[in-house]
Amino acid sequence: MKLTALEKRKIRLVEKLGVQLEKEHKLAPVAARIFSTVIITGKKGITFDELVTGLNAGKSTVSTHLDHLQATNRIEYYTKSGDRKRYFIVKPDLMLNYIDDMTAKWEAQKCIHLEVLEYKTQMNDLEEDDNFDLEFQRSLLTFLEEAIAAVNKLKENINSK
Amino acid sequence: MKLTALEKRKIRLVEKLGVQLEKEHKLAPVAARIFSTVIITGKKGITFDELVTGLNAGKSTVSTHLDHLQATNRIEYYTKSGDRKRYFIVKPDLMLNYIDDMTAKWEAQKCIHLEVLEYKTQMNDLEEDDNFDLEFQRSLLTFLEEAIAAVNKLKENINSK
DNA sequence: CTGTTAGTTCGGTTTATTCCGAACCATACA
DNA sequence: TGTATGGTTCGGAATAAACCGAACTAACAG
Repeated sequence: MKLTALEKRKIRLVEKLGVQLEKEHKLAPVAARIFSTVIITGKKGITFDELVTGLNAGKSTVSTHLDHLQATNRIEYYTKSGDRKRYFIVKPDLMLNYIDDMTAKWEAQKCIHLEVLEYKTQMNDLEEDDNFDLEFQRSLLTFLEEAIAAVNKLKENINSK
Repeated sequence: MKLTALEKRKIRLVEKLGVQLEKEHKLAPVAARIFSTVIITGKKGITFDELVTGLNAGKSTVSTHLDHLQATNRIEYYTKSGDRKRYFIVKPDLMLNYIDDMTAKWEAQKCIHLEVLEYKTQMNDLEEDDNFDLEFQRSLLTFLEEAIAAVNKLKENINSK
């Protein structure tokens, strides 16, 4: 079975992915390591206790972060009958949620920069020469629109599989 | 000229965009308000002093954040001869930098999830049944690849304008 | 009803972030 | 040489984030 080499590799991977998730999803260090471990552990799931001992973290810390990761639709758990432990796994629709969050952010950005564009055009109308450059807002808006469209198309592809 | 109504509107817009930037770019509150003000003020630029008084912030705070915003390629300044003030404006290539940062992040994600995929396949090879689900990594990887391609295409469009 | 397992809640410590004012520096110009 | 302008640097205060242990609860087992 010799697992030690592979286990070391898992630990390194958890750490590497953890750092990534910490920045990407703005998670606390331990929260990111938990999420990372859940992702890498896969469908068999990982228990509360394994996380506490595996990450050298306090039970309260793990408990809080597990709550948060569930509340934010990133992980869930299943149970085995006759076993009180919870086995944490990634949410099956994590990918889709991720994409939706991304496009939602972009939509919000679109909304605000539309307002900025409107403000700037009104300011230009009030004065003699065009003090405001509209190019930045305009190109940002077209970029956002097209990016949303492109990503939604990709989402369809994943969905249909 | 009656500017008061429009100025109030500007303040509201700065605040709204500021909140957005604070979350999106992970900036400190005042840093986000500065960036927001620079964006909304446009090509005529805004000075150190106008930022200090306009945002009711300390000089040191504004100084530090301006440094950071310049170091991270978000803003720059120009000067007028016979005027020692610096006029801060958004970097002309802000949009492109933004897109590049996005794709760089995606590339990094790709890289790590490739490793995870490799780890999982090796683990599956070692054991009798497939304990690891490869679907998540696989669909994430194809999504990332296509997203990078799609966004780079959009970038070309902006570039050629 | 006693012990064990599987967690949760609460209070507090440590650490990091954010911001500020006071003192400082550098340039221009009178 | 002094004084105004346009900032920068530094030390510290206020606040927020991250984590922990100890005490607790809930469910079940014997």
